Amino acid sequence: MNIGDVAERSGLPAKTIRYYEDIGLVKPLRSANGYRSFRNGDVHKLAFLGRARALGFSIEDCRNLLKLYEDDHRTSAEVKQIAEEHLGRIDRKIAELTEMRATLAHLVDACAGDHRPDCPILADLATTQEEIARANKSG
Amino acid sequence: MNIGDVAERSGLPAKTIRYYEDIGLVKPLRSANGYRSFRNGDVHKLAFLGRARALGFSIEDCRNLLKLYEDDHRTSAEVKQIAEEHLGRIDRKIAELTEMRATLAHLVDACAGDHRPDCPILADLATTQEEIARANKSG
DNA sequence: CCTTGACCTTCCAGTAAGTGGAACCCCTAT
DNA sequence: ATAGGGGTTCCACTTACTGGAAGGTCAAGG
Repeated sequence: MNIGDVAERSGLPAKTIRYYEDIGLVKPLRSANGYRSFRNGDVHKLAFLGRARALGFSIEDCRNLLKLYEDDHRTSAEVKQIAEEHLGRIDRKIAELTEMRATLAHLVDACAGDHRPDCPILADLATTQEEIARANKSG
Repeated sequence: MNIGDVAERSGLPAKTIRYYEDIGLVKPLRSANGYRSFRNGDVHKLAFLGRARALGFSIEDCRNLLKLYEDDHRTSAEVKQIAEEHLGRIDRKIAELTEMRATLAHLVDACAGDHRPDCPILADLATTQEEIARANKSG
């Protein structure tokens, strides 16, 4: 199968598939004319990668997951560990974003958004840590 | 003031400060010996940048916010628009991560995490869109 | 006077995961 | 013969830094 068909079936852009070959995630054969020739197993692998990437796994995680997937002697504990670590990273990221969101929403709420220059958003950004520390100490 | 002091006061690594000069966010003077010489205004600007970055604003957003900050004829509407767009991006990112998290948590939960090879996580990743479509059609 | 150590300088390379584009080859249909 | 729609390689660019090498500057101590 040529790369265009594989792209359609796997849902990945042809560019991405070439990139995945570059970094050794898939190893398609080559036809006489130099075109990549993908077997069903390659397409399956690429779909696997697409799904793992959609769940936010890093390429390195994907590489390891793929290795486990193809290893009959794997243990589910190994897979679960990768997934749990990733879950932890997601949770930390969500927490970080949620905190940003809260601060930002508060500031946006306080901003009139009119023609005047006064702006609590800029006022907050201009507040240095020193000033915050001073305010905390005195308040 | 030398870069080390500025780094300490602004909370930004010296490397980052040099990078910010590189991309034109700050323009410190130079001493006779070639060292960067920061004025109070530069330190203030860097603290502003650090705070904006901590809220997740992109460098380009920071550039624009800084411009508005220094523009007496700004309107708070301009600032608010940047902040609202950023808030939207944060919300979309949180939604994306939350969805990933739900799927992943479900899979992790279903995985025994023992010595056996059977693993619902891998099974899910190996599920192609075709198979999902087929399952949806038949189910 | 020399050295040591903590500063500072520039420049180059690498990170994650692709994406865009140029220049060029291949195959089929008209 | 040529037009189109594939495919190929290679290089550059993206974000926001970070690490490291090679070397200049300065104050203190022996």
